[in-house]
Amino acid sequence: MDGGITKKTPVTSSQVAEHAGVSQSAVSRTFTPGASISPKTRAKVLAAAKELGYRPNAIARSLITNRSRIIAVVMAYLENLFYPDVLEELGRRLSAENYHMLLFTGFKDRDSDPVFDQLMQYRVDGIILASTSLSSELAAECAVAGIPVVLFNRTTERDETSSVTTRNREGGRLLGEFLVAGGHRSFGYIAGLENSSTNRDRFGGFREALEAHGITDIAVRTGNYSRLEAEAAARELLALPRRPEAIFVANDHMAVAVMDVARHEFGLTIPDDLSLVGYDDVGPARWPSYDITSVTQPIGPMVEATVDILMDQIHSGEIEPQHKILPGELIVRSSSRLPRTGIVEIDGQRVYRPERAT
Amino acid sequence: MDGGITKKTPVTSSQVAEHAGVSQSAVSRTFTPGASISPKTRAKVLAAAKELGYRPNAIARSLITNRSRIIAVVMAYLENLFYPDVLEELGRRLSAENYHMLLFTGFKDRDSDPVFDQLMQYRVDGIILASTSLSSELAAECAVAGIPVVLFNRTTERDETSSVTTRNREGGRLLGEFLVAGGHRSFGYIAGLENSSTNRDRFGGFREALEAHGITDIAVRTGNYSRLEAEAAARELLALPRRPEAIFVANDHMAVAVMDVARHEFGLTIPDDLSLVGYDDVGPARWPSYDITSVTQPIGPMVEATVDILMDQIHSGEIEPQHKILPGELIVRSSSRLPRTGIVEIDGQRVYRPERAT
DNA sequence: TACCTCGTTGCATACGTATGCAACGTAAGC
DNA sequence: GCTTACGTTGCATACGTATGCAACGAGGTA
Repeated sequence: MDGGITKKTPVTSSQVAEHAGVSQSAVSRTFTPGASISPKTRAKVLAAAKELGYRPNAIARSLITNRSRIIAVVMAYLENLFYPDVLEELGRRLSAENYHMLLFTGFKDRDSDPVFDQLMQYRVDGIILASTSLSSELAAECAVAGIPVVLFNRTTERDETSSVTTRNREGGRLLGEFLVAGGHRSFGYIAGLENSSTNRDRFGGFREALEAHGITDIAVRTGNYSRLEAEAAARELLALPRRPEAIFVANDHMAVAVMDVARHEFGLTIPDDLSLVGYDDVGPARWPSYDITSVTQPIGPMVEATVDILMDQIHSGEIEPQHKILPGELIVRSSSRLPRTGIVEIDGQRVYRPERAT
Repeated sequence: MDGGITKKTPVTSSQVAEHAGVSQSAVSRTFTPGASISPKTRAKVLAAAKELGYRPNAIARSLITNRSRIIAVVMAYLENLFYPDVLEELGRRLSAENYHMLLFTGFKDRDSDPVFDQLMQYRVDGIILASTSLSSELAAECAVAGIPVVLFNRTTERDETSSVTTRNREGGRLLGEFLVAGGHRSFGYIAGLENSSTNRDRFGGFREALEAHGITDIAVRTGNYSRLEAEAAARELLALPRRPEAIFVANDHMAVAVMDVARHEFGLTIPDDLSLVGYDDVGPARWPSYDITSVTQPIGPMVEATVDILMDQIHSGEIEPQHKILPGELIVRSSSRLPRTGIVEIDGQRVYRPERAT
């Protein structure tokens, strides 16, 4: 019995070298792909390494190579299932490239400055900003420091930072057309974070589509992408003297909450009394209890594009901003009255694709 | 225009030292709390650091201090909202202690060995294993290496690794008593991962409680904590010739799926045709569409205990296994027929607390 | 045999920071 | 004024790895 309180210092490359009867360089070369090393010594080193339980020290390696193989992922909140899904996919894709995630979450959105400070201290090779914004000073600082930054599912005013998004404006427009074609005549919108690009674009497209049909009156409340605030917004909207026939909720996470309020607090039947449409096509929207018509944001391709941009910029050293915009699809479900035309079935899902060319 | 392709090398402590007219040591001491440094030089250094945009290099610091201030968090999947919630709370608690999370997710549970290899290379100061298991060899290896490991929401056969759990057996027992007291006479159970301690304990307690009332016949199917598999399990259970009056689903994540299947595929009314109870008290269980009776797992206290154990072991160097077991509470909702006694209201929630002393 | 080539190896150094040690200056005590 | 004590400071070194450079040896050619 050793009491279990022992604390062994890790094996170093020098110890392996001595044990194998070679130089420390040889050990280093053994674990550096592409380095000049003969199969014979390589085998000796590997044997010694295995015997001693040696693992290269990634920290020490980073110090000399200036590459930490760490990507900072910043997600202020994970309440919306969309983001955990993204996180999981990021885990897969980044580990395939032999990169790792330093995750920053659980802070208030405005407190991103200390987070940024921490993240810079670890000399991360790249930064993914998912559910938070970044002041333009900080973005500039990253650019100067040569650290690639990708905004995930958001953009900045000027296009100075790389981003991956979907066609939010088009998605909003499509939802507008869909609801108009479905025969609705009064409309509501429950907004996400006021200053977020997704909210701005989705609403912009939605409003454009309605205006094209002469509709300019939209009852708007704000849910800030939070369940609780969306509930409050729904209560206000549904209590209006002239209740909207259709409501576009800026994302599914809030749409689920809105549907709960409509049904259980106002006793409404969906879609007879009220049509609801959302955005993201996230888990709960697909559950039969909700079954919400929604525009997809394809997580797989979005994450792939994000990682591609990062890898490209890391390897090339060029940090010219790149912008990837992926298409979305309007998935038709039972939460809204349906148009008579334009709905096609693809892969067992009903999709809205109106005829017109635009 | 500089073309935006510049790649500046970060400022070092030596550069700050030169700029401030002091030694590199002085700079280091300025950024090391508790080091011997006069207010005057400290001010000089801080001014120079600010001017140059200096940030201490955490990598280099780790190399010499043997402390990375990084905690590895291993969560194979995030599908169950319980885990994102945990992650967010971990973010808060760890950053308060000035630690950071290296997150490993998105891999198959059995592929944990390469994950472990990666994580060891970064010389993390601690490991939190949340939604994955760890082979006992690996646990032993950590113990030898002196790295604190805490199992979150799971335990191992022998108690050789620290853990934080809730009273799962008691929770299962309570749910059993609750359903029996509610007048149900036939029972089903939809299991989680077969080899997980939570599944074993919850079911063990449940069976004990039923046996105490002479009930030994429980229809069991396995959902492996996955929504899809839970749906399949529900279909089997609900299609039985003698359908159970009450089903205990091993966690809420699956219980939601089961309820969807019961209502939308079998046309059952909850709780008239079927009573459902779950575990975790996770988000969707609280939504009015589901409103599932469930036993809480208090995320805040659980995460707090986890971080406490880690900090204790990191600072003391002792890695004697510690086990923290927190209480849960049975929250009564509308997904099940209710017992006539034992339900009390606390903080606006209905809680089941039967009279008997045990 | 002499020369060149090329793959392999070790030596020495560098990465950016923390820290033991000795030297220094200042203030307190007599 | 001298001694002692103590708070500051800089020097030098160490952490574990990667890599340029020179040296070495084997194999091929003339």
